[in-house]
Amino acid sequence: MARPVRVPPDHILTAAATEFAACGFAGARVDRIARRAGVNKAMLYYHFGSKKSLYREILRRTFADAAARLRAVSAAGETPAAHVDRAIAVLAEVAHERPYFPAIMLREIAEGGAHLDARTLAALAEVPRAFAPIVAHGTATGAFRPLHPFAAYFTMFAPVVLFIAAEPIRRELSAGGLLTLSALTPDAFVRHAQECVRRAFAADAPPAARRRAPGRAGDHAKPAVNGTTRSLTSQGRG
Amino acid sequence: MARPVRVPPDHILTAAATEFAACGFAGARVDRIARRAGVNKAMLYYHFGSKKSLYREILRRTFADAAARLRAVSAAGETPAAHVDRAIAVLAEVAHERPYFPAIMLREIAEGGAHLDARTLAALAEVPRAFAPIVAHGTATGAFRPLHPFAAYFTMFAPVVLFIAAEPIRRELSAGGLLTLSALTPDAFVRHAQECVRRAFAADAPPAARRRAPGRAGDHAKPAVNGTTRSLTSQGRG
DNA sequence: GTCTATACTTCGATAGAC
DNA sequence: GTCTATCGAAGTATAGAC
Repeated sequence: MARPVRVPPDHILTAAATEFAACGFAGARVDRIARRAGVNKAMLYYHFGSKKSLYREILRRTFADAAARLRAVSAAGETPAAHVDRAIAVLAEVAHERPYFPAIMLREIAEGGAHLDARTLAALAEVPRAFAPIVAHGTATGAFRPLHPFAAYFTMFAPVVLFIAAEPIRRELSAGGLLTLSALTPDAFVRHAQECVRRAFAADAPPAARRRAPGRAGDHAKPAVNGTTRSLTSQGRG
Repeated sequence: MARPVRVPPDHILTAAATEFAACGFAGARVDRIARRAGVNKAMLYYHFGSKKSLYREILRRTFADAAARLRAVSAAGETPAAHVDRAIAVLAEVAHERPYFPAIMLREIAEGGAHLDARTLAALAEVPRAFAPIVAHGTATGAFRPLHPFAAYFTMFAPVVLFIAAEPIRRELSAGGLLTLSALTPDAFVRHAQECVRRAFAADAPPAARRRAPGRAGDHAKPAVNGTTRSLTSQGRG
């Protein structure tokens, strides 16, 4: 616990994260980070050694935090659909608490992991891995249709993260009169995304149709009439 | 047509786009762009004036192309669901023909449009604007549930673009044994995304239930039994 | 541990010959 | 229009006093 090793001040990390998110790794300026954090530039090198290792430290912490929260979601023992709802909400929460998260994630994806070492890559991989159990549980119980876990991850992850990251440019666009976003708040979008993903993942037939299992506290009020089960989901195929 | 103004060689633009996509605006090196294009650095400044205006030129062309293709989709006169399918496919096509497109789009979103002038911002805005008619048509005819056009845009746009942009980092992750992507090709993902969005946008009740319109060549074989229409979509709301 | 001053490097941009 | 050579700015990193 009380390890005598120096603990680098967190406000340096958040200052750096903000700069990296706004400008990217190459565009970020060490001077600006130092000034934003209220410390001297030499201090920064004293603590972190280099711009690159500072960057990696931030990514590792950010990814680890997001993964931990997603793991907590899948351990909550609710319905798969509720887990997915929570997972989307959690990503939005993380983005709210750490506004640099979406931009950094997007940039690192675009970058192809160019600045990442093995440890940081491993931390990144934990995020989709944390989501996989939710999908596995959903398909195993028949609540979800068959889904590739990683494909499902991208489907729920991409819209929220991209939408939140796009807030600055949305502002710019509506300020210039180029786009009118009538009351589409981040919160409203999260609800939209949850609704979409819930519908996108839902199995064609209610679980009761797959096994003869008794209605285990699910909320499909009626034992679906045979022949109508595909009528909602198969439309528009042609 | 035959305007006497100099037409900058396209291969310079693609070389630059590749560099910008891989490294971002700040990370891109003019020397590398010149070498990749097989021209001299001074040539590059002769044609484009500065790194920044070269960048903007690329973005404008890329956005304009994507928007034009989306407009062509909505003009095709098929069902709204088919239009959405095509829109997703079109984004994947653009990404295939211009591999730099997804990364640049992501970066510019993360950047908040920092390097963009009014003209380039306008070109960017055309992309969601081109998608809006598809949604409007879908909700107007009752094929789609009520959707905010911009929210809908992000829902279909984000997964494909982000997935394709993430290909390099996926490679890195599976090479390091950190993630196993069993046969999830870009093509398979596009089909997954199409299926998801189709389900996500579909109206709760078939169009026939809203008006007493005759079954217009839709493929909902039976006139849904009352009381079961919401059983698939409302599950997991607790 | 903290700061100032500075060494070293890289890169965008241009001058000027052909 | 095209090239070589180079300038000057900006930025990462460090030396060394306190």
